[in-house]
Amino acid sequence: MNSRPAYLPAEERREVTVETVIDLAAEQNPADITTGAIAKRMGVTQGALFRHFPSKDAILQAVMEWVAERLLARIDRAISAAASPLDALEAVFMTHIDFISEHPGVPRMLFGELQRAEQTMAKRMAQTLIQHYGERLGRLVAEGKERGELAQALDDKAAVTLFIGTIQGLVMQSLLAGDVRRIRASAPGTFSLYRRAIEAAK
Amino acid sequence: MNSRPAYLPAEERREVTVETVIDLAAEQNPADITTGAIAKRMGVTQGALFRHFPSKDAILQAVMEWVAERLLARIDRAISAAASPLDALEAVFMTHIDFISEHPGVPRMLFGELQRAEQTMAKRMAQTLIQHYGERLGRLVAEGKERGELAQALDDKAAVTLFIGTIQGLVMQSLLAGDVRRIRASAPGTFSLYRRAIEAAK
DNA sequence: GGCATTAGATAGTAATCGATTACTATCTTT
DNA sequence: AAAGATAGTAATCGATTACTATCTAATGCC
Repeated sequence: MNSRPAYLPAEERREVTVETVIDLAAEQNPADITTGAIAKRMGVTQGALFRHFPSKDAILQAVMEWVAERLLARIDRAISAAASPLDALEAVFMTHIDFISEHPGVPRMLFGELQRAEQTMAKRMAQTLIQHYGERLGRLVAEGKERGELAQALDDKAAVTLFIGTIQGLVMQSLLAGDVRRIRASAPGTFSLYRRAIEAAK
Repeated sequence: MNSRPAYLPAEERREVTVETVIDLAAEQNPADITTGAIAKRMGVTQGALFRHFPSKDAILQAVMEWVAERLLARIDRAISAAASPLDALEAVFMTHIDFISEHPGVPRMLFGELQRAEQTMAKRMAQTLIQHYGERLGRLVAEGKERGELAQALDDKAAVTLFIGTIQGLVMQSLLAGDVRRIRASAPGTFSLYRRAIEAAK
């Protein structure tokens, strides 16, 4: 009769914690995810979390690290598998949408961190992630113009901003509908609009 | 020698409260704007707020009402002054950007309310605002297609989603740069990209 | 099989939040 | 000028928060 959960090695417990936070962020406002709520979902007491993390911000920091690693890795894979810059942009777009579909809490946490007033470590990591993401997009746009795939007059920065905004729009739509899975269905149509905006005239 | 502020009539005090919240939202995370912070900025004690509002949510509700009234009114004015649907879309876009420039806290509060888990009145009003906004955009897109200004194959919903996303992208960019005023400068370039996406082939 | 290590439980703390209360200052009306 | 109505203060409440000190028991190692 032991209701206590089996012990987990520290590294594994950290991993589970991060995934739990991302799960919770899909259901409630990331801003008011408490350490108590995280622990409860894990079947563990609240104080136990502080055996593995020195502070709440350290948890959020680990979440951002988790997101940055996985998202950028998948995006880089998509880019290198693509035949052309424009093809790569579409692959990145769909990869990102897939990632959001699997982890609906991620964009909410990212935006939530960016909203913060104080310069926490987690916020800094969120900024860095988006910066790296933007750099990759910028390179693809530049290459696309060199190859004549994209319009020569295209404003690189505007193209990157619009790319991110296009995804943001889909996220907001899913936030309004309360249905996250559906963005996968509307993603291709939305991207083809974006493509039309940046493509070279035929 | 009276350091106490002069009394304000109730209606005026409510108005000042709303504007104070919007001001604060431009500087800090809307999620952790406390009633104490609002009162402090107003030069009034925290308890005084509850003479005019029954709860904190009632304050946020008043803020959403304020936003909805002003934003939609300005947008309707922009639409009726436009010569064509495509012209109207551009006018709405720039009007919205102007509004955000004047009140940088607004998009943050809107997104913050949408993030909420509970169905507060303030959240419901935010949803209604965006819904009405989307309907106006949808009508413009439909008219634009009828008049041959926009591409016939255009997906109406995708066009609306991309419109909102385009603005969201600019907002996120300003959130990263920490410079809200600059979005006014980059707005025209970004909109011309959007226009390229929806315009009929020439 | 005994023992050090450590994950987790238990039971707190101090700070902060929204909200309420009793009281007071100001304004308005007649 | 008195009196009622309204606006605001100051203090405080209960709830919740992140975080911590101390105790218990499971785990791995020899």
